[in-house]
Amino acid sequence: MDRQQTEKDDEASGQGRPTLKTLAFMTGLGVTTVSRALKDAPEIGAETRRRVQLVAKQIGYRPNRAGVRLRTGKTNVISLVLNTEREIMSFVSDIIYGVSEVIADTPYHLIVTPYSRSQDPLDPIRYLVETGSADGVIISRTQPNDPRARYMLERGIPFATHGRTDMGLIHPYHDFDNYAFAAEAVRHLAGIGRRRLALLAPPVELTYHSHTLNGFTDALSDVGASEIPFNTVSIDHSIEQIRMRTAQLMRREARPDGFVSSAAAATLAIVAGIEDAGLKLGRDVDVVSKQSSDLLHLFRRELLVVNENFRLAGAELARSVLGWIGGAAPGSLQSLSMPTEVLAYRRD
Amino acid sequence: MDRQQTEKDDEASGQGRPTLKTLAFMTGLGVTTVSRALKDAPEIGAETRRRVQLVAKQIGYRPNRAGVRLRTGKTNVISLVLNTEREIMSFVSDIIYGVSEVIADTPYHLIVTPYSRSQDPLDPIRYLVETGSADGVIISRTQPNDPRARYMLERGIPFATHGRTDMGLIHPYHDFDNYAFAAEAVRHLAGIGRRRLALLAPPVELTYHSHTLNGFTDALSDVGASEIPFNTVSIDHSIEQIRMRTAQLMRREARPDGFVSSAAAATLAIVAGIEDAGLKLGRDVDVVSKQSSDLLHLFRRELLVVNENFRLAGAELARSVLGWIGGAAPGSLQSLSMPTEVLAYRRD
DNA sequence: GTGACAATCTGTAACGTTTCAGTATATAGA
DNA sequence: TCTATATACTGAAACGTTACAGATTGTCAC
Repeated sequence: MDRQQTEKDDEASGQGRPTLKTLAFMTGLGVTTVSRALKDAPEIGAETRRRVQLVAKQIGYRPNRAGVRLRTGKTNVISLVLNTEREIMSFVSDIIYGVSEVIADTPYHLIVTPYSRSQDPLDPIRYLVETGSADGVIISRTQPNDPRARYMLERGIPFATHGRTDMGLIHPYHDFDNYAFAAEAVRHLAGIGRRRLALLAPPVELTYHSHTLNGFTDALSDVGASEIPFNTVSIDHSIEQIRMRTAQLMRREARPDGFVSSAAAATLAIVAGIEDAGLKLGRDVDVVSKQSSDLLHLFRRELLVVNENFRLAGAELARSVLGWIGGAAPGSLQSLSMPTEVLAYRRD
Repeated sequence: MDRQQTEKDDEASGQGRPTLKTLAFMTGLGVTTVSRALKDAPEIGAETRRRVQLVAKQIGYRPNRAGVRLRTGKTNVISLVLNTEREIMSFVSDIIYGVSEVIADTPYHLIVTPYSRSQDPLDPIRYLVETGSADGVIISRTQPNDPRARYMLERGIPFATHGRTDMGLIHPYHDFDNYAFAAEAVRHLAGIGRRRLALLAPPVELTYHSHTLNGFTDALSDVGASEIPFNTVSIDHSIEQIRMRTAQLMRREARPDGFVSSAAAATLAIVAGIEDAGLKLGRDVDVVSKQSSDLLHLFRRELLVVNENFRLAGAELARSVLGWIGGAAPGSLQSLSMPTEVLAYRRD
């Protein structure tokens, strides 16, 4: 091309980040054609398509996110909404990695949207929806009647919940089968002769509280064991509180000889409380606990554990949201993860 | 206004998200004026400015991020770059919350950019810089000669490192004083009569390896204690490896009577290894460990701990990056956090 | 040779914002 | 009265992308 370059061409060949204009200039095509060629539109010639895609790869073209977002409204963002105070620590890192793993070879970015104790949990969701900051949202600490899920369902924004709701509304979720966990835990404790069991449950407002509780009580009556009430604390309480309440409980006549604990950190507190009361784990009392990283058996080898894989949860949740964004039916994007067997690390 | 509305006015008063056009229509001003009024530009009348800002607040106007980003290149995004395999678990959640806390009342969003073992750590940085995906970056696992810091310094993109570099280049950082930690740990162990000390250090490639090691050896010669080499493992190794190596070490003649451990999870493994060898914590050997959440004393009450606050680190790092973006001198955005005293939970 | 049609490509406008280069109006200086 | 200057405002253009509505070919039937 020996014609004189216009200003526009000049700009297009400049050394900034390549844009569609750059590609159009290089291939001698129009911007529109280039745009369509890159997304395999049908009305572009096979030869042209290949040429454009080749050049694009060569010069490392990457669509400008702001351009796409402004024009189409598509943000290519997934938001993970987290409670800054109450979220389980290993949950945060594992779920992030799980999500990351899945969105790694997609154009999606992961943004973390935190909210604190003081705030209405709906606040961050409202913010996201009102500002159109994400194509999809992942929430945790799901409640049976969850205003956040309802809100997003009403506005038609794709989301997935970690944990189920119970509102008669259909949406993607991933959940761990806490009913099965609690039931299995009770059965295991009964199997080693424990008869008076206490449950350290999730906080009442979360859906998996009742799942856990139901699994616990159903299995209790199955095996003919009895419950020692322990509902002055939940896994949301501080380590100190749980420890104190456990010690209190263990000093009573009718103390439990078995615990089921829904969280690893809480289990540390339970054990401390047990020992505060002068009792011994594995002899006076056994504890079955969920854990998400394989550390509890180092703590006390007598501990009985069930593993919950948060990384898997993150991956599943991400898949669900992406699926919904991609047009799949929300009802087809629900998954439940089964607990492992109760693992004993005791070596006698 | 009883004149017939034009199409544009119609659109502007529509119920979509309010834009500058909406505000312009409502106030009867031009878009430009509205834009300037909102950012307190000098050539706007005081009365007009107030009126515009009032209306903006009333209807909940929020600037469209894509619009701003496309026009100005400003992303209003901070990226936290994390290694999906090697990052300390509590670090991830705490640092995220620390960062969140600081950017909460700014327009910034936090995106998490992960990379895995297999990748060059420079990959995610290159991606961010090439695609202009963030205004600022936070990296961890900092090395003395860190290619990522060098790369970003060359391109002039604001960042902060968790940990220092040693390249003679100036950039914002936040670091925990690991020299002081290790020295203090050694002194404490010496104070309770321990003489043969082993160090479980961070991986050699990270800057704080040598900080820790120097603090350790300097204090050793101060107090006249000796080092039992324990450098076949680092805190990056698996729990099993550390446990095995510790047990091995403790079965030797010249075994240590004191440990300094740079990470809480690793400490669990050390203790397990000690007990595997049939020895008792607090009697045969003492262990000083860093921890970021207050759980180690529940694990074994004999453990000696020093707390490292990752949430604070996250907040400091965020402040640093924002400061740099805001034009502050990089050299003025460096901070070092002092270790607490060694805390003993033992109650005899 | 004409019309119809498919195949392939293209220019323009728009998304919401900021910047540039103005345009009006009022005030003051001569 | 005229010009200069400051004050307060405005339209047009641009960032990079996609959607819409053409435009230009070539092929084929008749």
